[in-house]
Amino acid sequence: MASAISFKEVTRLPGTLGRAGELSTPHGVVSTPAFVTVGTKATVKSLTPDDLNSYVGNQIALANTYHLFLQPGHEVIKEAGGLHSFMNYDKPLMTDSGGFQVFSLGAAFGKGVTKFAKGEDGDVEKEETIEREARPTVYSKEIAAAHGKLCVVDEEGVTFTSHIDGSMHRFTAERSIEIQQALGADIIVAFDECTSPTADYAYQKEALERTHRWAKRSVMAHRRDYEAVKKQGIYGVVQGGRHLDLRKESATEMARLDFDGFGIGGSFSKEDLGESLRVVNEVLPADKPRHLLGIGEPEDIFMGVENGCDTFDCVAPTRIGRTGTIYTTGEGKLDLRKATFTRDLGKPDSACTCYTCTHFTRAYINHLLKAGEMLGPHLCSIHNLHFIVVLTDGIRQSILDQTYEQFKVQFLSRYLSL
RNA sequence: GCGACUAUGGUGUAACGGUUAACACUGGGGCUUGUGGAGCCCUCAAUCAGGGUUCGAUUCCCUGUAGUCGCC
Repeated sequence: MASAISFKEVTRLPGTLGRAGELSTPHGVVSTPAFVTVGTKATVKSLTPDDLNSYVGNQIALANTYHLFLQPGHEVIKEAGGLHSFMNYDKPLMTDSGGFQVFSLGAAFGKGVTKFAKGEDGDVEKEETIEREARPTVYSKEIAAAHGKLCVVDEEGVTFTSHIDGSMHRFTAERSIEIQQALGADIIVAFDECTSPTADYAYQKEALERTHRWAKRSVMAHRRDYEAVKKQGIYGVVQGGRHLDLRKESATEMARLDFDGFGIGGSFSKEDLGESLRVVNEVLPADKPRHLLGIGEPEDIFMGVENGCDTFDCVAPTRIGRTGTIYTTGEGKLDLRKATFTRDLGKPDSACTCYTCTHFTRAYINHLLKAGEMLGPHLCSIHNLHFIVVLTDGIRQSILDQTYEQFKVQFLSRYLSL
């Protein structure tokens, strides 16, 4: 049966796993490498679809199953004609499975645990505490009640409480797929468990094998619905934490299943991100797309591309933008709230051609941010998304032009002010 | 003009006559990677002025100054 999506490698980055390609979806072709703008709740925060088209230029966006299931509910969106119609966006969309939120909004919520492990061993005692509490399977309902939240993983799925109103819900692989079919994105994602970077090897392995069983059930659940299969492709998610053997095992298993593409999820350390991705992408088939889940600082994108990743999503551009920090070409990340910009009449990023940078000064944005005006976060989000999308487009072009190395050196030396 | 009350960081408030004058906001610095218009960490910053009582005064007394309220 013809799949709803397909991928074609166009040009290989010599001597690496990197490539420029074309990802075909029912709502159009995505030229890769590409940055997927994050629109968790069926909106890229503060931007209209017209803003995205006019000011950002992204080719594809990502929404979230967990959030939309809780609010407004996938039935509402289905009745509205699906996500594209509901949010009036006609470009390719993907939905994340909700597996990550089990980790980020469940066990780890409010504990300051992120998917990125710190490079060095920090506060060991603290980490052990977090690990114990962040291991969903040891979470009893009593403990959960004491913490005011619930997140219990079992073989079939996850029982959790809403971070919005505390109501109890249950996700299984089949349920996640059912919800994602109702949402109707071009690309949906198999239900997975994202483990804490502080979890021990035994737990990571146990969770990984469970995720593999969920992956198989996810793809089977999706393939059963012929109508959905015509409209939606499905990605399997490689996990395995920071363990290369688990990563390789996971990639091998995912490659074996009938997926249209792959997500690479879970925790990494900044130091060995590249190696982890290489190990995974050496195993994943070259004729299918690979999406690096949740990672997308400028320097990370280079690392991901060189090691075979095609698409990236990351909340950073909008999250840091919302609180006033922008990417700049020559000064790295800049917090425009700082007093030093109060009278700075220069462009936010001197080298940028985005709407924000061609219309407003640092002083004005500094004022908006400090005054709590919503235009501030809006303008910074426009710039950051434009910045990262243009960067990714540039990476693609440099692969096509065989000038990747020069492009990378030039960009990073300016961005990191080396 | 008279009387009462008040006077503590930039702002608003704490502190039986007894360690280093506390808290919130603001200001400054930092963190943020399948979302978090949030949150957390660090930090600058004050006893209106001048006398007096006391071992010791933000605290009690006097004068001045300023403000608020009330009264001819």
